[in-house]
Amino acid sequence: MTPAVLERGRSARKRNAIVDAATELFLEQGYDGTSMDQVAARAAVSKQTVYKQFADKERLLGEVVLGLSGTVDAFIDTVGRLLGNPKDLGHALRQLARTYLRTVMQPRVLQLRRLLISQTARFPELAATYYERVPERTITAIADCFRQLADAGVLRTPDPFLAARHYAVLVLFIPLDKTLICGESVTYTAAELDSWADAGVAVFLSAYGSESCSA
Amino acid sequence: MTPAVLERGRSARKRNAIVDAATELFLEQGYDGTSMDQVAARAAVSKQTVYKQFADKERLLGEVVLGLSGTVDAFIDTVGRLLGNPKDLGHALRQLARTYLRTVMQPRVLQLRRLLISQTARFPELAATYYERVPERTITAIADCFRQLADAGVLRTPDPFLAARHYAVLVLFIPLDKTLICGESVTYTAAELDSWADAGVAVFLSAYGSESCSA
Amino acid sequence: MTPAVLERGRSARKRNAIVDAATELFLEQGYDGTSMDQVAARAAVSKQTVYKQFADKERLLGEVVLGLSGTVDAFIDTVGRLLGNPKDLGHALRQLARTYLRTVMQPRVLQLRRLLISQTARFPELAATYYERVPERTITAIADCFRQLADAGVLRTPDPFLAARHYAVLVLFIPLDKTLICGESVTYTAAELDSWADAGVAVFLSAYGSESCSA
Amino acid sequence: MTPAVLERGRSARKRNAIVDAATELFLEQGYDGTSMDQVAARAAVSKQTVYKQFADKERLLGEVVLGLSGTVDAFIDTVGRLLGNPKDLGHALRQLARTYLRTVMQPRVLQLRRLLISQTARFPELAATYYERVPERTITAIADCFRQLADAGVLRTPDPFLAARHYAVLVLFIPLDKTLICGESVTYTAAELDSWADAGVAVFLSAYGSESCSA
DNA sequence: CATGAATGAGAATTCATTCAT
DNA sequence: TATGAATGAATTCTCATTCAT
Repeated sequence: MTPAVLERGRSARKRNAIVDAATELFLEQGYDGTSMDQVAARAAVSKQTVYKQFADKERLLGEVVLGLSGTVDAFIDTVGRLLGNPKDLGHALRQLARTYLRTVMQPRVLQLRRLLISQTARFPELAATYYERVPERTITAIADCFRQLADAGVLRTPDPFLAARHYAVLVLFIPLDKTLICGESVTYTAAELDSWADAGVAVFLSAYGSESCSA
Repeated sequence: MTPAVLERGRSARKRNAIVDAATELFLEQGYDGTSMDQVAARAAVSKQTVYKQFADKERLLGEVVLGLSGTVDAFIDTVGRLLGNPKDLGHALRQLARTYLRTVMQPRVLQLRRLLISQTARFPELAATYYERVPERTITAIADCFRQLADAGVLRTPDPFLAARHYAVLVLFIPLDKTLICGESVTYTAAELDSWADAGVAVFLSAYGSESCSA
Repeated sequence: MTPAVLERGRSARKRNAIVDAATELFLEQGYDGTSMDQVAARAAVSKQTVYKQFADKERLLGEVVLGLSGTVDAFIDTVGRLLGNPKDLGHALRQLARTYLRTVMQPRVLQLRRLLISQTARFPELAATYYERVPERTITAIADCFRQLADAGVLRTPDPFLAARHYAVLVLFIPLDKTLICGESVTYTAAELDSWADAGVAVFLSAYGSESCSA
Repeated sequence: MTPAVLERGRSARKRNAIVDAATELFLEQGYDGTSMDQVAARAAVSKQTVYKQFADKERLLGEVVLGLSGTVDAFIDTVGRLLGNPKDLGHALRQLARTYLRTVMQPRVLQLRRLLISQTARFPELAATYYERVPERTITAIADCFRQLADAGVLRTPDPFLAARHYAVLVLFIPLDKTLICGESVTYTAAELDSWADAGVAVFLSAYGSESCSA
């Protein structure tokens, strides 16, 4: 390997270390609560290195949010897997709902939402970008499946996108809103979360299910 | 009037001025983004006066949030008025939903949510207090009405509290979540908000309405 | 006296102390070479006090330059006194020239010129303001006198302003330019300066003097 | 060619690139306003290379000033050409004056003067060296010509050096001083500059011209 | 030898809080 | 009691210079 490649490898490794450190710190302490000194210390690099890689704190935040946005992909796969031609729609929707809710209730996801919401006034585009890349994209994936299910006659809806949105709010926001505000001290057992998810799906099916499966 | 009474009156007026100033500033600029100097300047009092009335910034925030929690009362009255023995339940629920959503989408309410969420990690009890006093109390008021409606047979639900929660998430969170994250740049017309509210109510009635009124 | 007045007095005194300290430091060490810490220390006030009086370093510089611009007045008086109806024009012009040159060669004046020139790129308006208030105003005062002298027939010039400029460059810039660049290590005795001044006046009179006095 | 020679060639090229880069940056942004990082980046070399060629920033400045001092030679040639045995002395002096003034009013020359003046306190010898090599040497060249012209009887002066200085200040400093302080925003047309130059020469000839050519 | 990283300090500016008048 | 000043530390960011690879 040439030195340049070695260098690039080292640079990239340091860059990753910085992003990782900043991710942890921003999520834990917030943007204002985290100093660049802390980031450098946690990443075990000099402050100079931080500033050489990221022109300022704002751009570091951008990178952190970008990095965290990548984790949706796994869940979107799950959406396709569960809702692609399901034998038992109710079962599939409950399965998805439980996974969806658990995903969203992960501490890191909650902290990320708080981080973004706390900086909405300052960096609106950043938050908007996240919104499109993560929640909106998820809804779109669900809506796509709903459209096919509607075409297949197992779901009744003229507007799959709206249906997907109703599905999401029913499944997620009862616990999500509370924990978002009150903090992780408000804990739910897995069973409780599942119960919220199932209850949401039940309502959803009352409105959008074809008669046979709403039971 | 004695000087002491005069003093008390003047003190109280200053105290109010401080809380008002802090309220505006915290909502607009956030907690970290607001300095005690700014608060004192906007309230047109000296910093010492601020510190005499509020031991520290944290307690000032507490007072601000407390003050803002008072505004629910008006809406809770509306809940009782609209859902107390309604002629047309669907109409009443839509009416309420529209008011509910408009209330929650007011800039000040959105900013307050952001303020609390941004400080959840630091002041969890404060946020929890707010959650109980405002959203939870609203849900409870709705649930109380739902219970009566269920007893009257116009609503089918074994768990009015759960029904109220479903009502709330269906009506509010599609636009609320987006604007919370993306900021006020994402604007909705009154008609759009009404449409979201009505659509949520439709889903709600599919699940919880007695057959006659679900049309 | 009311406390407010006392306060204003104290504030003003501190403000003056800050400007004085900044003046010395800026002149001695330059703008970039002087830190706000140094200013505060030399003025024996806290940094906060400095920043409460002057929003930033730039504005402090502005105040310093403004303050230093006030010293022209004395010299302009001298211009009027010496050139107003002089018995011996050559003598008066030499007298003025000597004073002019000595004034301009004062260390503080030289340092001020250096300070401004070093910041021309960053604060062009500041330098321009100084130029108008000090050198230009001086030339104008001289030109005014020259106009009267021309009217009286003791000076021959269709353009008193141009004559004043020629007078100034002839009298000042041979030593001024050198010392400006080379620094105060290049020192002139009073006699040397007088000699430069007189020589400049001689050239001036060759061009602008009426025959009788050019000797 | 041996590798060593190749190396030397490459080194010299890099050295030049560094000096060129530093020249541009120092002139545009000043000494304090330019970082070694910027120099290295603009020269497209590593910082280490810069430090291998120039022990520190100060010495780099020295090299830059030295390099810029070389440009006088062309003008000094012009002096000799125009003032060596001129048919029409007035014409020759005006010709020279116009070229002289234009040369001195070039942005780079102005910036160089500002650069030196801003660092006079820190590096007095550097500025002094420049002063000798450029303005003083120019004056000397003019004085040399003046001596011959005086010997030839076309110029009347017991002190050609003094005459040369008077010539220089008359021709240059009216616009030079203003632009030096106020910045390049103060612009003169070529015609204006010529007019200042001519006016200066006219005064000069009143004092130093033999009668025949002073018209 | 040349690249990126590190050092170690210092700049401007701001803040919450406390004295002193 | 209330005002401006002071405190003392922290924050973001930059710089000249030196190691290590």
